[in-house]
Amino acid sequence: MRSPAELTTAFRERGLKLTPQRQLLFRLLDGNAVHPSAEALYVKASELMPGISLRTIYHTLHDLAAMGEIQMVSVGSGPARFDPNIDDHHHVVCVECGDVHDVYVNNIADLRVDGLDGFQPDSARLVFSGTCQRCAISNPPYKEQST
Amino acid sequence: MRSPAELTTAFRERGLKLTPQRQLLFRLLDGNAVHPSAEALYVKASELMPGISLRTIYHTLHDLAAMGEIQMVSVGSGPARFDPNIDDHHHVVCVECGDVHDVYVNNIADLRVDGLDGFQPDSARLVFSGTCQRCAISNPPYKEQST
DNA sequence: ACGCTATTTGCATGAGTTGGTAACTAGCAA
DNA sequence: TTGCTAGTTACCAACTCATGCAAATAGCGT
Repeated sequence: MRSPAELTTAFRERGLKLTPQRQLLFRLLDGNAVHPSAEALYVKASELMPGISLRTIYHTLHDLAAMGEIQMVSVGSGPARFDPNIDDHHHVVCVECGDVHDVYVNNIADLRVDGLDGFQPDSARLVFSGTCQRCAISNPPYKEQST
Repeated sequence: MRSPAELTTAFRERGLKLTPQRQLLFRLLDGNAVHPSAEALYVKASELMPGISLRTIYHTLHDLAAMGEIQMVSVGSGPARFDPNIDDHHHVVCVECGDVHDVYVNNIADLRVDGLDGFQPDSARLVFSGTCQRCAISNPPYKEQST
């Protein structure tokens, strides 16, 4: 995603207005690496701008996605997550806490894919599941839990 | 997934009963490579057993998944798909018609993954998007559509 | 055949998201 | 500053996909 300042210009060029609500969303998403859901952004936004509506959050996220500024990420279950990182990257999801991190895989093209049967793939989504460092520490796999 | 006959035994061993509804589901899933949704299975099942409830479909699919006989597949949008193929494999989705095919990728372990940041991945789901052969023929990419 | 218990089913509910309308607000160009 | 127009909000409805609940039903071991 471009910077809030650049988005200001980009929105105006598209004939879209620069409302405080949108500017707030720009700021909340700028450099945000936690892959928030619409609801999570709504909670954050409400703290800073009481009265902002969830409808507006969805609307602005949709606009940003349509402009290619953010990416909608489905991680299998739960609400959609939004990612301002639009680099060619993939995701790893913590099975304990549900956190999503960006990962970079540079040799996907080297994969040997069998069974395509005439299928022409043109993109790939790769989602790793595992345990994040924090959860690995608080839930050591080979140690009994202290209840 | 094991054969319907073997599932009969497996269910009984678990103290689960062998109802006609479940047997029907076994048959509908046996060798099924189209990755049906619960709803799609419900439609098929209703033709053969009018009155069967969608609730039962969900319940049985859940049981089969819990026993490791089938796999639930999320393809990003739309309902979950169910796959009786429990080999280590991945999927390719047609962006035109939504069909899902199984593909086999044998060198996933060779992927170079950056940015893990302490994350310990233990599995990977890979979903390719592209165009299936049928849709490629009916919608040729470099040819104008006849409206 | 009996009876315990799993199962089925309809109905209701839930999460997540989108849609419609209407009234009020506010950006921004002239 | 004015005015056109887009945006926000509230309220509500709808929608998809999935699950919880309770009463009725039916396996299946005995």
